[in-house]
Amino acid sequence: MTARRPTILDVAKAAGVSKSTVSLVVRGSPTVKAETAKQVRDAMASTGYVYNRAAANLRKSSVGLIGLVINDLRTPFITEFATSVQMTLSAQGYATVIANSDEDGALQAQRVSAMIEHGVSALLITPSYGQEADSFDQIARAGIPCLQALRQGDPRCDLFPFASFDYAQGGVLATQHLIAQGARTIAFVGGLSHRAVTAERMSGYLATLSEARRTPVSFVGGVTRGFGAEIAATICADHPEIDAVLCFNDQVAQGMLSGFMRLGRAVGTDVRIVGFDGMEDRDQTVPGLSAAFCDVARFGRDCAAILLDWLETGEHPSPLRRAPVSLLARGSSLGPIPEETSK
Amino acid sequence: MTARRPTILDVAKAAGVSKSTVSLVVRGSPTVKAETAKQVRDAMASTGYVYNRAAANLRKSSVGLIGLVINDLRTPFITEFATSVQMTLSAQGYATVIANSDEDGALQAQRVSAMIEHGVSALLITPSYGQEADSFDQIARAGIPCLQALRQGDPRCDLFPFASFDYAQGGVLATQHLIAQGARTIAFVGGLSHRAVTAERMSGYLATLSEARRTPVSFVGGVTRGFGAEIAATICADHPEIDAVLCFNDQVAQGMLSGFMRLGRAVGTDVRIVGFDGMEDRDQTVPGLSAAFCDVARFGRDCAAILLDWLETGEHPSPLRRAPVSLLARGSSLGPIPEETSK
DNA sequence: ACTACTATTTGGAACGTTCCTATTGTAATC
DNA sequence: GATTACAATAGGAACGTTCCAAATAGTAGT
Repeated sequence: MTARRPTILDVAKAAGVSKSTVSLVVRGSPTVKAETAKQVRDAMASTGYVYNRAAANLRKSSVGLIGLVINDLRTPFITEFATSVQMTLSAQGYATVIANSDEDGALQAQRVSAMIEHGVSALLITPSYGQEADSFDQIARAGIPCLQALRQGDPRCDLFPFASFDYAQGGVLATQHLIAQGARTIAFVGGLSHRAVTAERMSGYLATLSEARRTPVSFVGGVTRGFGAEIAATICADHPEIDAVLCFNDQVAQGMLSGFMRLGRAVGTDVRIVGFDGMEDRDQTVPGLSAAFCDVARFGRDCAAILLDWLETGEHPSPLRRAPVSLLARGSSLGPIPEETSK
Repeated sequence: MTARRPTILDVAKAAGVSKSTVSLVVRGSPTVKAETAKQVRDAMASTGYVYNRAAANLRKSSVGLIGLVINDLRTPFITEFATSVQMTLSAQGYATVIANSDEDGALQAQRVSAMIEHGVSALLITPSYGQEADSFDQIARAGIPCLQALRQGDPRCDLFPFASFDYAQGGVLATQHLIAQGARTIAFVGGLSHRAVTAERMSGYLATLSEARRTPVSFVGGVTRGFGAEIAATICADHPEIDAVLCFNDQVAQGMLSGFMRLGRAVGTDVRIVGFDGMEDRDQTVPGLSAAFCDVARFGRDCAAILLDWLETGEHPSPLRRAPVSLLARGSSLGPIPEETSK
């Protein structure tokens, strides 16, 4: 327990070579003779040697470690993104270290510090809301590449480029779709009023309605299934004229779907619903949930690629990137509930 | 870009003090005079100093860093667990670093290596299936505390204690509940046959049925909503006698709920469903989903506490811990569908 | 046998901290 | 005014690696 961990020197002594040779073996250098390498490896095994990366990092400049700081570990959208990023980086030989800021600006700053101090080569961050300036100042000071994804915590795009989805376009597509399906009064439900994501998703909706000379109705204030169910009840009670809803996300949409069904309104015929994100198992609700689809797995790969390119070429990427959003039309917005037997 | 990062020596020179003093300031020592400390801090700011933890770790033994290696970042159950662990550790002043093995034994070994080499003080791991022996040998070699959670990858409980839920008890509770609700033929649906978790969850079901002299029926082979929906169809077509199902997890249960509804069987009356985990928004399906409830947030806190205790006292924790599973009864298993006017 | 290579191995000198043991400055005590 | 005690600061030696220049061993050509 208290016994000092063996070092490269102990291994060298056991193998009867110099520390330099052991170091070369550790790093898999081709210059060391196969026979010698084997002896060294045996000595490592018998001494119980553990590589000390801290010591190595003291000399080496780069570590091949990339930090991923996410705002919430419980949102499927975010974890799907994180998984995609991590797997892409892993495939390119970079290790990913993930930290969760849990929507807390102070915690985020702390985790960013820790990562920088541990010597990450680059950062990918989905900023939390709050006093996140600290985090970015720190990153700027450290001078490492950092890409903001999905949310923009710091507007200095010359330092921290921003990648997200083209949510406004998604809003347009979804609203156009609902209009094409014959909807007359279309509401926007969900989101939090002070957040950029909400504004973006809603803007496409507003623009499209305005163009079609329709009056918008919105119910903002929540992002959960519960909120969706609640607003479904409100709509049934007070706004019977609403015959279509574009939801802020899939959760709200599913809540509305359940809520409408509970209250006896037929989703797909009486009222049409389109969600946002397209993360949920769409086919497993009755009816299937339509959505403005954000291909987050692909987005994750793209973000990882942008960061790696930046890291390897040293060239600053373009300050803004918007991934396209497409429309997935399912039963919840397509006339009568389709019989699933057709496919 | 190429400019060398400033070190404490640069700061010391700028502040007109010695490196030792700067080091003390960095670590917040109370022995240094307030005035001096301020000068040093100013110097740090003006030089753009970044603390080099790798260098510090070379001297210090402990780092206050705890590694969390999880098998899947996309399972809500796991991410909820990770969040809980992380927040508990954070509250105790430990930083958590998370890595995703994505159910890949080799990747897990790699991430475990990386964490050990980075000097984590302890590890908490939800092992992936596959050749995970490497990982544990490595941990044993490093001689750091390691707790296995939710899954047991290595049976050496004298080295790696194991904490999980009492799934068998959950199976018993759920099955007893279904019997008490008047179910006659109860099926078990979901899970993968070669996994311990499936066996455990099913064992409580089997034992209870055996005691009640009923014949078990099980449909194993999947853990998703899709699988649940599929089996719901199978049951409607070929096993009309089945009037209750205990599902491997909530996803399967929700799939079955949708599936049964789609096929016109009234969930809660014609057929009763109980899920497992209790993670989903239970009240937001119609009807609400009953479940054998695993309080994963609490479990995460407990795991973190076990690990911290081990770390701080040096005393090996008990090799096995099973957290209790309780029953949450909702509409899906409770007679007529509540909140719905019987028509 | 000697030279000119090449392949392999080697011993210091970093790297940026922390720890330990001085050293200095200041105030209190004799 | 000298001594003591204490607070504050300073300087050198680690820590375990990598990097570099240099040494050695081995091989082929003359």
